[in-house]
Amino acid sequence: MCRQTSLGDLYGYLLKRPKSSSQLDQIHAQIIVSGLHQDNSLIMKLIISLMACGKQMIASLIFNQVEYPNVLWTSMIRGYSCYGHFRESILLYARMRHQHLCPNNFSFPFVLKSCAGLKALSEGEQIHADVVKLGFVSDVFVQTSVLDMYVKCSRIETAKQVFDGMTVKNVVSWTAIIAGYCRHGFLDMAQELFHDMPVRNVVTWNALIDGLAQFGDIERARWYFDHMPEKNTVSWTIMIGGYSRAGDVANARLLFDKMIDKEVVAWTVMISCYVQNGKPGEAIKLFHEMLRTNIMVDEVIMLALISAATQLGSLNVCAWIENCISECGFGSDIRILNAVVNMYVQCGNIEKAFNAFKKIPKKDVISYNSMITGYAHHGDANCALSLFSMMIDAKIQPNSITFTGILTACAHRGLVDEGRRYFHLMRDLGSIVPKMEHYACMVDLLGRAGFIDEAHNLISSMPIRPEASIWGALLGACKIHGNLELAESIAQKLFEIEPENPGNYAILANMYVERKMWDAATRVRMMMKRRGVCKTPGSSWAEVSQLFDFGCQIRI
DNA sequence: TTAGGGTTAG
Repeated sequence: MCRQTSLGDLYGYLLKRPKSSSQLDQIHAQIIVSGLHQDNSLIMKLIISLMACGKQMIASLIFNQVEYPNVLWTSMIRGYSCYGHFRESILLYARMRHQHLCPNNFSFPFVLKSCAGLKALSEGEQIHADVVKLGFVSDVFVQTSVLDMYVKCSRIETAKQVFDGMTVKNVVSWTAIIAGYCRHGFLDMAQELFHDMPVRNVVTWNALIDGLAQFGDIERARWYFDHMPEKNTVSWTIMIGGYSRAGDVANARLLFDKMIDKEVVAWTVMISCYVQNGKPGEAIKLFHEMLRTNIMVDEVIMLALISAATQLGSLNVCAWIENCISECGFGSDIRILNAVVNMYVQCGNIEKAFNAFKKIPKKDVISYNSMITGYAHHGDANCALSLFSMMIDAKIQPNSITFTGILTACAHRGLVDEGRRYFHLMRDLGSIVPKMEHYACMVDLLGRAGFIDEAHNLISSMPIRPEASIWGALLGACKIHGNLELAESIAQKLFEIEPENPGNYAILANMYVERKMWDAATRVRMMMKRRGVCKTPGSSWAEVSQLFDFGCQIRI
C-alpha cells in the first residue's frame, strides 16, 4: 500500500474484509498517517474487520483512542457479541450507560444476544428496563431480541408476556416464541401458535420440526417435514438428527442420501448418528466418503470422528485421526487435544495418552483430569498423584472430578493415608464439598483396608443421603473382613433400598455359608426367590459369579 | 431479531 492512499482506497480495502492481521495493521497505520483516526465511519469498518480476525484487544485500543466514539459504541458491542465475547459486550454496554450515553436500536439486539449467550438474566432484565425507559418498546427488532433473551434464559413465560405486549409482530417474533416453546418442550403451545400465525417462513417450520424431533415425536416431525412448502439444508439436517436420536439409523441414512447439497453439518450429524447408535466403523467409512468431496473438515466433525475412534478402540484408526488433526491444523484446539487424550485412555493405551497429553501446549483442568483419571483406572496411582502435583505447580485449580480421579487411584492401590490426606485436601485446597462419588471411593478404600468403623463413621457423617452403592461398598468390606454383625444390618438396609439387586443377597448368603449357617443362608435364598431377584436381567459379571457361588440358577 | 452439528474429566 502506498503512503498516499486515499480515503476511498481505505474504505475499499476494509470493505473487502481482509483476513490477514498484517494487512489490517497496514491499513491502521495508513489511517493514522492520513490523519483519519477520528473518522468514525472508517474506524467502525476497521474495528469490525479486526474483530473478525480475533484482534479484539487492538479493536478496543483503537476504540478507546477515538475522541467522540458515538456510533462506535454499537460497533464494539456488536463486534464483541458476534465473535463470542459476550462478557465484554455487556461490560461495554454498562460503560456506555455509566457515561449516560444512549444506546440506539442496533445496540440492543447485540447486547441482548450476549446476555442470552451467557444466560445472564439479571443483566438482560436491566437492559430490558432500558428498552422500556428509553422508548424502544415499539421497535420490533429490539422487542424480539428481548423476547429471545428471555427464551434463552429459560424464562418462557416472561418471553410470552413480551410477545403478547408487542404492538407490531413479524415472522421472526412469532418464530422466536415458537422456538422458545419448542426448546422447553411445550409442543402443544408451539403448534397452536404455529397454526395461528399469519405468515410462516422456513425457519418457523424448521423450529417446530426440530422441537418435535427433539422431544421424540418423530412421526409428527416427519409429517411437517413432508408438508412444508420449501425445505433447506437445515430442514434436512434437523430431520436426520431426529431419526438419529430416535435410534433409526436406516431412515437417517435414507434422508442423508437423498439430500442434494450436503454441507459439513449434515455430514457431522450423520457421522454422529453412527457413533451414537454404536456403529463407529460406519462413521469412519462415511468420513472417508466425505473426504472425497470438497467439503472442508472443521473442528466439530473432527470431534465427532474422535468419538468414533474412541468407541472403535483401534489404535490404527487413532493414529490416522491424529494425522488428520495435524494435517487440518487443529493442533492448537484444546477441545480436540483433550479428546485425543481421552481417546487413547479409553483405548487402554496410557503411554500414547500421555504422549498426547504432553503435546498440549496450554493444558487446562480437563487435560489434567483426563490423564489423572486415565492413570487411576489403569491402576497407576503414582503417576496419577505426581500429575496432580504438576497440576498444582502449573496453577491449574483442581475440581471435584480431579479428586474423584485421585481418590479412585488411591482406592485401586489401597493407599489409605494418601486417600485420607487428599479427601481432606479437597476442602482445604479447592473448597470442594465432597460428593457421593468421593464418599464412595473413601468407603471402598477404608473398608477394603479393614478400617470398617472409620468407613461406617464416614457414612454416618455424610450430609447427603448415601446411595446404595456406598452401603454396597461397606457390605463388600464386611465380607472381606468377616464382619457378619455389621453385614447383616447393612444388608437389611440394602434389601430395602434396592431389593432388586441380587449381589447384596448373594454376599450375605455367602457369608452365612462360609460359617455353615445353612438356615440363615436358606432364608436369604428364599427371600431372593420370593422377590424374583434371580431372574433380574442385567446383573454385572461380579454379581453373576457370586450367584453361581451361591448355587443359584440364573438365566443369561 | 428466529432454525441445524461435536466433545472432554465421573
